[in-house]
Amino acid sequence: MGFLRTRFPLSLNISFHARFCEQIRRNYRKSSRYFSSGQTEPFFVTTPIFYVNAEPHIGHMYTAVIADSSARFHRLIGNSVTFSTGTDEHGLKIQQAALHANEEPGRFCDHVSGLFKTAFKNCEISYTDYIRTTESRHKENVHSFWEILSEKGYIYKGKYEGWYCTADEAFVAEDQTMLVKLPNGQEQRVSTESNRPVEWFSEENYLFELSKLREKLRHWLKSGPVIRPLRHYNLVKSWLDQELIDLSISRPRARLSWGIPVPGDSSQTIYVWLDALLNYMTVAKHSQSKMNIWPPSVHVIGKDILKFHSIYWPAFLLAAGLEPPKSLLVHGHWLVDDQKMSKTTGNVVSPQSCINLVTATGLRYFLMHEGVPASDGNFSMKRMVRIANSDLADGIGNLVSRCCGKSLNPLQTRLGVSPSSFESCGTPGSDLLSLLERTPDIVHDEYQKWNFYKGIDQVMALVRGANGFFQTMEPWKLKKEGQLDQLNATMAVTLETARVVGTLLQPIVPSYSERLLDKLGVPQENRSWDFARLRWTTTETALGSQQAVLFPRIKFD
RNA sequence: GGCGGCGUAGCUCAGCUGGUCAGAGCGGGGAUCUCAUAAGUCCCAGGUCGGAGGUUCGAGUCCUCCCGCCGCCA
Repeated sequence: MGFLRTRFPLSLNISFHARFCEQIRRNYRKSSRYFSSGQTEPFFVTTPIFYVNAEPHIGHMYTAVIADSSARFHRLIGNSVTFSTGTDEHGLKIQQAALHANEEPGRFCDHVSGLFKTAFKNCEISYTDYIRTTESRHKENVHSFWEILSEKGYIYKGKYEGWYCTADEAFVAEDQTMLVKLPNGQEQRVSTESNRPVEWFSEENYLFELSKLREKLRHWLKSGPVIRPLRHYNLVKSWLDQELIDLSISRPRARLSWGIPVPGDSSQTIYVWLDALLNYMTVAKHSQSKMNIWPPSVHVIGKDILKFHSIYWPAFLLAAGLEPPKSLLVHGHWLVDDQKMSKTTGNVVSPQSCINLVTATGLRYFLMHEGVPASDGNFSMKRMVRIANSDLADGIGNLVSRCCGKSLNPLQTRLGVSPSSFESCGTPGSDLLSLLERTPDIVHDEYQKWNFYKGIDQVMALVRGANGFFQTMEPWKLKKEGQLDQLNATMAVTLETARVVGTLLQPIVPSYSERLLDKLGVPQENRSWDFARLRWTTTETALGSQQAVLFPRIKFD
């Protein structure tokens, strides 16, 4: 039976395709730390879309918080941000999970996708586009893209034989399988990688000529720091040292009906990873932004899906004549009390259980404080509480409380600062000034390099400096002794430091920073990165009337 | 088996482009203060920088071998 090529009418997407082919110069180095020139750039950051076969866990949230912190940071520096996340809703496992729940797949997906949305909301994830692969805009895009690949000759029909893992939804090379003995003495062949059973399959599929794209992929890899951290770059580089095997990109509908049909051949369903990866393009096509946001600036992904994002996805795009993503940020996984998180072990951490204990603020802070992109993290409820208490309640919260209490600040105002404010405080003042002047640039650079944990370290060093300064100046004594000029200078300097701290921490802990800046009476228009540094002013600002406790200490045993 | 990454104080990390043979935070111990979210501040203890060689005036930092952990390929 031959492969019947069915021509579809020209799509409205053709004109979009033409725009896509426009080259955009790559710029991996920002020309300026501060966008005083007013130049706005598009910044398109994505998470992967999450499979709805299970509820969200801490790992999903980590990805989302990294992307969110990055998106917020880029908004603060004046960029036009597109931030997409969402859910991947096609595939055999979804089909099976829905059946098991005695639900129609669509309803099942509505439910679980809703759980993800709620989790993102509760964790203050400020995406601009939430996409679901069951949406018609996405299906249309997938159809359109298939047509492009087909027209360019990258798709052919062939017989695919090999070991297939239903659980992983993937074909597995024989040498990547092994025979294991079951408890009942029978032998079972399983995937070496996932230890899940494989079966021999022989069926007709559509195949994608991945083998033709190795050189183009290598070129993309060399074009810049497209994969961070470096160890993952090296891994992909080694993958591209070998021949690439053509990729099966469809499944017979007889066994996979929950998905997007192949255009012109309803007996086949499009392979879920082609479907899923195109979500990024669907978002771009339907972007409200007035700028051309393609290609994506960065895909934030977990290391487990590196191959899909570093080989298949760019290959699809290159085959279609489109530009691949500018970069991938690959982060590690979270262990839980030194053990791998898994349903089998029963130690899956739900974000909601964390939020219930430490709030979204505490959870985000912990993830960004402890998350080192190049390595796996180790989650512990105890440690999360400790860190949140130490920095958010004690370090910063208490500092603000010291300054905003009526005892030392009866008029409830924040005075302006000038060079003489620091000078009149002697060495402690000049030490703090030095730290205050250095910190914003360091934090900017670390945030830019995705080292949020280092940026946070620097902010906390500033906080400790401010507490030390306050302790040295002893304003409660200055008040008693009637040294009002020095008292006012001390309060103004400390409150200005707190203002800078609040501004710098917006990407990490947005609502906490908002409360802090509200308390300090900072107008909304004064919260961009331009204000994330010391500013001389004579303006006296009224403090907010809100309660001064920014983050109540959490009791935990 | 081959290749790559990692191993620094109890924990998390910085330093890693050779130059006070080592720092920070948390935790621990002690002191002090009471403006303050029982917070703050000061002091102290904790280190064979995985091990052994080598290069060098000098190595946590460079080279070799070995040990352990993780990953990829076979």
